[in-house]
Amino acid sequence: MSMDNKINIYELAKATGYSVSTVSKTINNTGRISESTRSKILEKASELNYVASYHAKALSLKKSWIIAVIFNDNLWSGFSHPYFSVILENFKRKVEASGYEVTFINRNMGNTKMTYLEYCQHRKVEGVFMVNSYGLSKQLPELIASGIPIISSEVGSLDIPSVTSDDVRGGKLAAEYLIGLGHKKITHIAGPLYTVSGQNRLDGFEEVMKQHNNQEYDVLVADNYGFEDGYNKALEIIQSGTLPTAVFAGGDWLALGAIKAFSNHNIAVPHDVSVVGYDDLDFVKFTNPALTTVSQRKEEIGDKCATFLLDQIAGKDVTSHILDVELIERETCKRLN
Amino acid sequence: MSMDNKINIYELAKATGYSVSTVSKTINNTGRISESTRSKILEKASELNYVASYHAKALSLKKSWIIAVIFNDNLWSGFSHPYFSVILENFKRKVEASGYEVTFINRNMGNTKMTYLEYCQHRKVEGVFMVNSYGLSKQLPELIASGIPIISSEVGSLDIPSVTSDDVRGGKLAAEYLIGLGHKKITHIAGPLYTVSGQNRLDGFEEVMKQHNNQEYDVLVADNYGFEDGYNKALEIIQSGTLPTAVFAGGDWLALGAIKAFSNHNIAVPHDVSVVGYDDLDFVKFTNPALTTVSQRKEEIGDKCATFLLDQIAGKDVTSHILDVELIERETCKRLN
DNA sequence: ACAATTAGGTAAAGCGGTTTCGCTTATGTG
DNA sequence: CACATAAGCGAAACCGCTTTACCTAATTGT
Repeated sequence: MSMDNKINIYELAKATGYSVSTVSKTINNTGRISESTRSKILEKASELNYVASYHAKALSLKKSWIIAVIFNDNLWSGFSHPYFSVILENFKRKVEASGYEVTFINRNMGNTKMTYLEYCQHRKVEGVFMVNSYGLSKQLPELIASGIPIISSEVGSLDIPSVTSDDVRGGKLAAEYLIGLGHKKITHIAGPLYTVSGQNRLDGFEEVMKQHNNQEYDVLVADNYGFEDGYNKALEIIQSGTLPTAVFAGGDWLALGAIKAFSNHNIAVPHDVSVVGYDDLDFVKFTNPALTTVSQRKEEIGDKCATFLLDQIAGKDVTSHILDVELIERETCKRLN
Repeated sequence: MSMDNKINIYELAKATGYSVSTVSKTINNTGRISESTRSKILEKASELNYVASYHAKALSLKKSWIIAVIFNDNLWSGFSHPYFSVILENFKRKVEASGYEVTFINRNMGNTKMTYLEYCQHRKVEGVFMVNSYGLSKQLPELIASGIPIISSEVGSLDIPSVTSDDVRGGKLAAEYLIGLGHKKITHIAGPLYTVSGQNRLDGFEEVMKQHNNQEYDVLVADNYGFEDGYNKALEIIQSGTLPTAVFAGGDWLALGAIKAFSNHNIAVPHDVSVVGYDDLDFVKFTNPALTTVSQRKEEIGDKCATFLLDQIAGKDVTSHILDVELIERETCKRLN
């Protein structure tokens, strides 16, 4: 019952009267074993609670069944990040169903400082999933060059397959929606432009704006995607003297922060100003007013990342995929015309 | 540069001219090695990009540096659960700083069905963290009996050390707060009573209610902690005909659901009915009105769980700890007297 | 009836480390 | 100067599993 009476394959072999190789073969269903010896061995194995050593197995097979995820350590809040955690969760489910295990790249394992690549070599990681990488460690190029199967759920400057949302389209969607409601003066609180998504959403937004003539618009670039960043940018808007009729925020937290700032200055949403967010975080349907926002297919992103990483491990070539987005109409926008 | 030119300790030994044992000793800073050979070996090691094999090391040392977490698979939303993910994140940070790695117990590893205990034996897990266990797998008693170091962030019927919140106190706090505001008719939407936390919050609530004479109160037990569950229970309240002046929900999602139901029936919070939640999920400060709720020290729970698990691994005895809670006053409650 | 397969099983090497123990030298002591 | 001690290093066993290559006995084909 306790963990110390651990039986290994030698003792199991002895107990059954067969050789170690025979035992190994029957346990793993490989090689030719007669049904009678097979059942004898299996029975003894379960009787003695035999469970194989992962480490010995991995050493011998040179296979780890491990997929490492790079989940940006310092930025944001790790697991509790409402966007990435959903992606990660779906990714995990999928790879676990295929017998893999996910671990987080830990550059301090066994109290030894390691680079990403070193960690992967150390652990014989079979593939890596870059969930969110902005912060872009200097160690990434080296890791990528190593040729290890890799996938990302974010677009970036690095040349690796990814599955991402169509952020340009998302920017357009928001812009068109607002214009459709009759808004003539719209300001975009963009996410930081060193993130490709921030830049793309901005691009989409501006493209639509420029297509319409007498359309006034403005762009403010936030320092980051946080609540405070949105709050601060809205403050700037308020202090500038003239309010837009609508603001499109490049992220839901930005939107929420902006709404709070408005509310603190007695500017009502959507009565005085409309706002649309981006991401459709799980809880924004519960805010009051419920947030109108651009929704990404988070679950599908996680799922497809898993599929394509598994494909790579199986030796297949994979390419990047871009998923469509959708505008979810809720309560933070008002029709003007 | 690529992963295949992996050097092992034998080749490193040959390259340096020293024996394998000497190399091993200098790499691990063990045994007596002269400064000159030491530096020669280290230099060669980094020149050849030597990185030790985790699997060989683990096999030889019988040490895995792995801590497994049981994160209830089926219930809720995994990583994206706004309460448990915070605990887990803080736990992870702490154990990683100590050189450990966290993995999620995966009963399908390498496509072999395993029990919790078998997984732990397979991987030679050094400790396990039960984040949320309600769903109470039949496999848990066996795991606990194995004597492996274990800690839980939830109270339960199982006899293992835990660090949890003082839920009874939380229930009292909410009750006293509402009474202090002059509420005479309060209904409690309790979390499911098969969870110890649900039961405890209810107990605290009732104790206070009974201490006050002309205090009317009611209890509804929700099926689960979800938004819909709160919504449904509020519906029951509404349909019962007589509204309480306040409701205390045993979880923030319950509270949010209830508020939505009220709102849908033109019952304004806090104007017509006050509500207080439980958990202080990260985002409830952003809902409108911002939710008054009982706050648990999530970060500290995760952190302490890590500390106490590490302690157990180091052979120390540990006991359970109960952390204090706090009522966070925001905008969903109204004074009546 | 005899060669040719096939079924069933085993010995041993290999995976990549760690560690005990013993063997030389170098150093310290009286 | 003889001798005890310590410093520095290496041989080999061990951790627990897989797999190749080979062997024997039974089965098959003709």
